[in-house]
Amino acid sequence: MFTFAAEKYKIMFSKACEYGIKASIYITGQSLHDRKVSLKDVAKAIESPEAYTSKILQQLVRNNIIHSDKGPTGGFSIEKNGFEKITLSSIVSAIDGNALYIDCGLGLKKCNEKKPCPVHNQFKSIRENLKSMLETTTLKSLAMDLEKGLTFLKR
Amino acid sequence: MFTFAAEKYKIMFSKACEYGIKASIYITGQSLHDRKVSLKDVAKAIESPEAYTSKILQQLVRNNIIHSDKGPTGGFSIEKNGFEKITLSSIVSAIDGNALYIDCGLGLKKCNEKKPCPVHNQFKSIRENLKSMLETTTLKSLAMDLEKGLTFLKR
DNA sequence: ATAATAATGGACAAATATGTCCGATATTCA
DNA sequence: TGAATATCGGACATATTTGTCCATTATTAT
Ligand code: FES
Ligand code: FES
Repeated sequence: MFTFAAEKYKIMFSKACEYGIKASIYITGQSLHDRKVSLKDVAKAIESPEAYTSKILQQLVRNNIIHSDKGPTGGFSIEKNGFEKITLSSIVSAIDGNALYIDCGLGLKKCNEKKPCPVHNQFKSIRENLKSMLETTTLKSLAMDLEKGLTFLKR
Repeated sequence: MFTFAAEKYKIMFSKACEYGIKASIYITGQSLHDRKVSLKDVAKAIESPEAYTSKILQQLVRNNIIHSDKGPTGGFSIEKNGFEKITLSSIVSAIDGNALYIDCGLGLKKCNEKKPCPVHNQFKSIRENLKSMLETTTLKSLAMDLEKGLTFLKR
């Protein structure tokens, strides 16, 4: 029989983006203690495939979200003054792009007030909630909850 | 260079689900006037690939969301008394499954209050909004807006 | 200088989602 | 009964996303 995405379609974020978010939170937590972390550390902390994670971290580096140093003593880190500025939104845009902000929920060319798709109004409010949530949630706050043991990166 | 989903990752719904929603709205509109529609009609109305759309309609038939008749004078339709009962939620579950309702936003095994992922609390509220929107939006209301020319299935 | 270490970048491979083709099945009507 | 019509279902094809491999580059310490 023909099988659908059914029972497994990934909403919201791509897998790459999920890894990106988790990695960023982990790196932030370590950077709070001035510790650089290696790719291996990250992959272990978030239970992600190492090589794939490498690609994602590179992408975050290119977007100036995280910092990297080569060689022994090298690794990934986040500038102390970036913590409070970096939001989930930055990470999502860097990895999944901003389809979330501009695309139509039903796949029409772009979301368009003038010629709205059938679910436009319903979507608009959800999307705005999501957008503002992403824009106001900082890496620092997420990393601190994690350190307090309130949240978990793996399970 | 390695390229990411970036700039095109599809949030919320799979393409199949988008087609399913649009098709259902179109069929509802026609059923309001007691008109059955053929696969060809549907594909034209929502600008979707015909054969793929066929699979999606079959899936909706299997889930008792739409009705189909074979042979000449056949086609797809929706029972009149189903209009107000069928919500976006039924369609989404039929095609994309209910990952939306139970999965973790960061890909942990399942969303879990006891061991929440770092974005659990932020997600929970968004997800509840989305869920209730999907559960309260009926095909009938969407089809009626469409008929009034307030919304569009293609653009 | 050289060896060891860690990120980088390109090419490749596997998995999943999307899309196509075509014969089989059921129904209508002449 | 038989031809025409429309959905159904299986196999196949393509595209995208996810994941892997390995050689290169930069940095550190010996
Ligand atoms: S037009 Fe579809 S979401 Fe705005
Ligand atoms: S545990 Fe991740 S969303 Fe609930």
